[in-house]
Amino acid sequence: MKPILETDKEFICDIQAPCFQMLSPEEAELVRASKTQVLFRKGDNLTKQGAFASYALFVIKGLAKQYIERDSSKNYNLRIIQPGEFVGLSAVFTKNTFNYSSVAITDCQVFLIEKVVITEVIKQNGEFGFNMIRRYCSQNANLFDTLRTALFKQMNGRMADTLLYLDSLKFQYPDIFQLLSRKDMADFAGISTESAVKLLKNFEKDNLIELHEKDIVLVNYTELQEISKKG
Amino acid sequence: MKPILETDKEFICDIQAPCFQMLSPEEAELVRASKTQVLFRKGDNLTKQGAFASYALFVIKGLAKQYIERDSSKNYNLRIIQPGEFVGLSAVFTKNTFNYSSVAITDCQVFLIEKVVITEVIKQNGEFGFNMIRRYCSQNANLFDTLRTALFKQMNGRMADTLLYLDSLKFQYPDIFQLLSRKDMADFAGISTESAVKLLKNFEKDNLIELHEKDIVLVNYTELQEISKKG
DNA sequence: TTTTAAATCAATAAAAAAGTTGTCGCAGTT
DNA sequence: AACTGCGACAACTTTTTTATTGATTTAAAA
Repeated sequence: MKPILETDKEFICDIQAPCFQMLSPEEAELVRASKTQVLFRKGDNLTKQGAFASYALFVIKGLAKQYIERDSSKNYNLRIIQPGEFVGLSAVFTKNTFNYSSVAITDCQVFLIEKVVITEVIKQNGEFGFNMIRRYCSQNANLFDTLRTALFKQMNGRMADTLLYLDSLKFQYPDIFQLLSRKDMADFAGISTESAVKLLKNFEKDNLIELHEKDIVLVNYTELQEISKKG
Repeated sequence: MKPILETDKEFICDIQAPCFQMLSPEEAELVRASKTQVLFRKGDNLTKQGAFASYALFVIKGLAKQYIERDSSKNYNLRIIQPGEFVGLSAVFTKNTFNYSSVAITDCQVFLIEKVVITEVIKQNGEFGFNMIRRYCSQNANLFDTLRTALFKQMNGRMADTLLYLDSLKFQYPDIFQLLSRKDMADFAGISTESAVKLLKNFEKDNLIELHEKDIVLVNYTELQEISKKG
């Protein structure tokens, strides 16, 4: 049986992403030799919270959402993972297991790179390492914002944050809202689905947003930012 | 934040499964120390075809289906994974990646055991190793049957095989059929969903089976076995 | 070539999941 | 004690997914 997933037309793809451009030919070869490509279908887990992690993932194409799992069926959505981003870096550098789950919200073309290889390349190439750390830090910075929201704000503020965050992706991914259910929105805001539904209706009533089927258009940014700030 | 998934009441569970009973206290400790428990929710992937595998999985509780992926949205179901079974052994012994996907069809309580640990224990404990190989072989033997079906039989025979296989699990897991969709059945038989639907109706008409909602009751085993043999 | 096996397509029906809304109750605040 | 914020539940509607059926096309086998 011939290898299957790797043979899709669009799938043959080298490591062209900007973050790999700074590698020397030998380093690039190291990565290329050890990497694996996987097509995650919409709904597939890229990472599973608690599972052993011997590799990091680099998303070539497609969108995923990253979340932490609580008791059964309760999640907290952290962020949308975009093409060009790494998933599971912390698993490479520190812990041996993924500390969050992530799931493809569209089909995703993904590289898997074993952590020994990443470690090797970082040690050889300081610039690449610096870049890696920068990425990791910026993910962390966002985590702090998320934490702040989760700890201190209440429904309106949380939902405003969620809307502003997702809207910031809309330029690049116009259908971002269509890809998310009300439960997803609720899980981003950390509130119940029902509350999310009601809040969105309220926001619409107050002319802060417009709801078009699943799509959401932000109308009054200033006010939403205000709500976000007030909490 | 405290560890979450690991704290469910039912989830605290030691390695009581028969296949670990033959380990010496030290060996058991080795496994216990390195293992991780993960709760896979219904629909989560336990393994993803093509992904790096640094561990094997041991299912404590719950059912999963194992399948190979073809082009997008076409799968071929191989088997139902039951509690007490290992998943991904071949990844441990030979390949560095999973050569099939698997997905939980009910919530699944699973151990992950790193392959270095399994290797270590096998080297120390011949009986355990023998048992492991036995399991691996029996999985393989089934694979040959599956292959034979896939290569040589046509619709009726394939569906008969599928029915006989699934029915053989029914004593232990009475709701096995309810857990599977017609597409799943089709993917087991390696035929289109529509063909599966029609075939099942035909079988019902011929008094080989009874369809009760999603449940299927085999009526005429002899004839089904005959159909399976004829192909 | 004719027959047969089975996938694909299209249309529809049925079932399941997602979304919506109102009501209630609880736990903190004021 | 009254108020606020928000989750939980129940009833209901809408949307999406799954199942079913017949007609058509393709491909292989006889």
